[in-house]
Amino acid sequence: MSKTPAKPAARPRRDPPQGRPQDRKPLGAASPVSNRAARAAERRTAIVAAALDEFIARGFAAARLDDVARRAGVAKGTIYLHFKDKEALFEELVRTAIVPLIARLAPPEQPVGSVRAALERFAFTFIQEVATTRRGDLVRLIVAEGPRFPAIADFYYREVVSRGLAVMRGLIETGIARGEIRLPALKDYPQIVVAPAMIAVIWKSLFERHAPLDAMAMLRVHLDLIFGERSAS
Amino acid sequence: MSKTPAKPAARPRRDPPQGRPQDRKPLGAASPVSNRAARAAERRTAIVAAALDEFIARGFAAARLDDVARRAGVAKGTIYLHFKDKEALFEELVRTAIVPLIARLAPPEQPVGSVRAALERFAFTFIQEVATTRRGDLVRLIVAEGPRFPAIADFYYREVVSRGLAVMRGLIETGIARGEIRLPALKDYPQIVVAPAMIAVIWKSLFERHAPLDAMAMLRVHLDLIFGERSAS
DNA sequence: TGACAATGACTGACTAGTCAGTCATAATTT
DNA sequence: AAATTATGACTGACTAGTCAGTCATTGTCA
Repeated sequence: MSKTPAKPAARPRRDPPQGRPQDRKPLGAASPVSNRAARAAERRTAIVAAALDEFIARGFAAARLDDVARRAGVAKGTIYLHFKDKEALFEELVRTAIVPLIARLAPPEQPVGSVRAALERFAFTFIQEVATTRRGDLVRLIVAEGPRFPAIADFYYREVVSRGLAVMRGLIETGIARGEIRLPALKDYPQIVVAPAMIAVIWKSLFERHAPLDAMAMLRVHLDLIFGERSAS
Repeated sequence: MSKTPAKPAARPRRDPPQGRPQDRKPLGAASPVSNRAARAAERRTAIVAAALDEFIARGFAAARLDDVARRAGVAKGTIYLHFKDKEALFEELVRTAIVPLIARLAPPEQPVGSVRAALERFAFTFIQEVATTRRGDLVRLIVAEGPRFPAIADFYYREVVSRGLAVMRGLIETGIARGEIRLPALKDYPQIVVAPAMIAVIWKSLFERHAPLDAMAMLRVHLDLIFGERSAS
């Protein structure tokens, strides 16, 4: 429709000419990386990163694999060397992106200082690493597409939600045992402790424009609610 | 692929034969309704209802207008007599579906009994009318598609979020003035009061299968948190 | 070490299918 | 009969997924 008839003739190779990845360089653009497997892994990573952006921006159905490929500086066919189909890419993507989230979400079960301090630290980390970043959009993406991808909802529940809530419940129990937390019933609904943090994530991506939200301040007030009036700054 | 070659020949008309609207009857299937405008309005309503189901089930991009038409017991062209395009249908749909939500969300600013009782009633209504119903899925749909449809996010913020939060803030202030609520800072973040209810909505549609949630019990514990230990049953 | 062969990662034009939106035709109402 | 409203076959734009072909890299042998 535009280029050569059907014969690729002399197709230029490697980075320099090529399709120019104007959107995102294929990661180790500078590193030489002679090893083949390493290059392949690099491309895979680039594809996943590009797909994350596209899926977040457009949602699963509307995301175009052509765009993912362009963004990753890769031909469309390459995507299919690494992933069975669009759906597999999506699921893998969520898995990949969530792993680092898990690490963040698992603070020491037995806090060093007060439980309140531990939760405050947790809240701070959460705001910094999730609510403010693209990871937050990922959470929204899961909420959005979850019902259509049970596998993803399952995975997310198993790996993030149930674990996170278990840790939270542990912290609450410690808080109750130490007399920091008044309401024993709270341990039955750790969701209550996490709820405002989730709201912050959603708020950021939907309403920040209309009414900016000081998430950390909100979470502090919420902690005041749980632990009683102010304690540390 | 199944019917007549390409010539409509003798195309049967009206309800009886037709595509049989097995999914959803066009509303007043029995009522005579001679008036034309009324019939049109009825169809419009049927289209909106069908579209709500489809958009909730598949999301905006993946929803097919053919399916919407079939579900509404209407030909595809008819949709275009009422809506400019798919997007207009979607936006109108959200508007239409949200109006009744607003009514629900506006309890008396000055509660008759205690503020706690008012909030408990509110929570109960919310669980009954939103978290448990398709309206809850609508909320999820808005969260999902909001970023791609600023007009919808705007509308939702204006009509539901800001109003709802204003009412909530009013209640909180009353609670503070009456000494029911200890923490004055709570009035700055009415989101905190609503957060668990939102979580309940999301939980229901994502994780109910894995771990059923007694939303009302959770909201009661949350109220205990706000008002201090138990008060009324 | 240098030449040559084998490999398989990568490419992108192409196919097959989908679906939003159109419009000539038909039904219904006035 | 004219005007209005509804229909659904059709079109054209678009995209997931394929595959024959290319060539940088790796392995092998003299």
